[in-house]
Amino acid sequence: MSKRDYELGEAELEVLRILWENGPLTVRDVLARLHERNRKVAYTTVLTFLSRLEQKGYVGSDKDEHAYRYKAKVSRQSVAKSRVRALLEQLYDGAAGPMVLQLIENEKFTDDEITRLRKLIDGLDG
Amino acid sequence: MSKRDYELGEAELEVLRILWENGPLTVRDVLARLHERNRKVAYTTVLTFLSRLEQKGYVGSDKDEHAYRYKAKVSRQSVAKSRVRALLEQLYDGAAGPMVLQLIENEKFTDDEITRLRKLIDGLDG
DNA sequence: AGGAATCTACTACAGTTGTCGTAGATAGTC
DNA sequence: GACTATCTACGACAACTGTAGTAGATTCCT
Repeated sequence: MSKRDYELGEAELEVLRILWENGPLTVRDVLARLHERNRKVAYTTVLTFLSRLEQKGYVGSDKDEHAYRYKAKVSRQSVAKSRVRALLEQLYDGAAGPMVLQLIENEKFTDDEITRLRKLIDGLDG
Repeated sequence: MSKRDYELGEAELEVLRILWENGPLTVRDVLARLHERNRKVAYTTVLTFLSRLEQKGYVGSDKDEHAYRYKAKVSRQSVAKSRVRALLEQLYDGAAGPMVLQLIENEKFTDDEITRLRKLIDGLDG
């Protein structure tokens, strides 16, 4: 188990997402955003999430006026990338091809995305 | 929280993968496969994993000769699909486009896969 | 039959995560 | 300055997960 690198729980990730979408926020701000999304949790619960995220290095905080203001220290992209990588290993034996194929078959895309996809693919070594 | 549907832990998923790759197996068989992969766990640990997977409905078992033989009851595809879906929601706001784009930019593909991708994309509504 | 090996059923325990409550420190109000 | 609203720090607790030991049942070997 040698420090199975601290993962992000679902609730923690949700909080992190809120920080990505809205700049640095206080505990109360995050609480408000969560309530908007019908996530009814207590103030101290949010505090716990933010504290743990900070301990894990995902967010940082600065004392601003009276309350601490938290902001993400890792980008959405980097988290997304490592998550996708893990999923790739766990369910596709690391082969990206099948995963993309599956995505294209099962999900919807806008015309715009399709155009960009085409361009990207035409740029590949194939 | 009304049964936050039981997820699969990493270790459990690894066992499930072994069942997907090799047919129905006994506890001892699974243990052997795990050891081959340098996953040193005890016999009873594997038993626990299989029992929990069964409780969660992911595998089924039949008494074969002396020992139970376990086999997956859900396909790799279905698990993969729901996992991808979750990831999509959690990190890409449900937008498959960006996720595919990211995959194409960061991962490697074989020529074959690229050809198939092109075909698939040309078949899209774009 | 008697002992050894194997299997399954239970129980246990620590670490992570989701959720809070309480209490002490701060700040704002009248 | 006293009262009230906020904040943060700690501690707690249950569920889930990874990991394993023990005990009782079953099977096998000689």
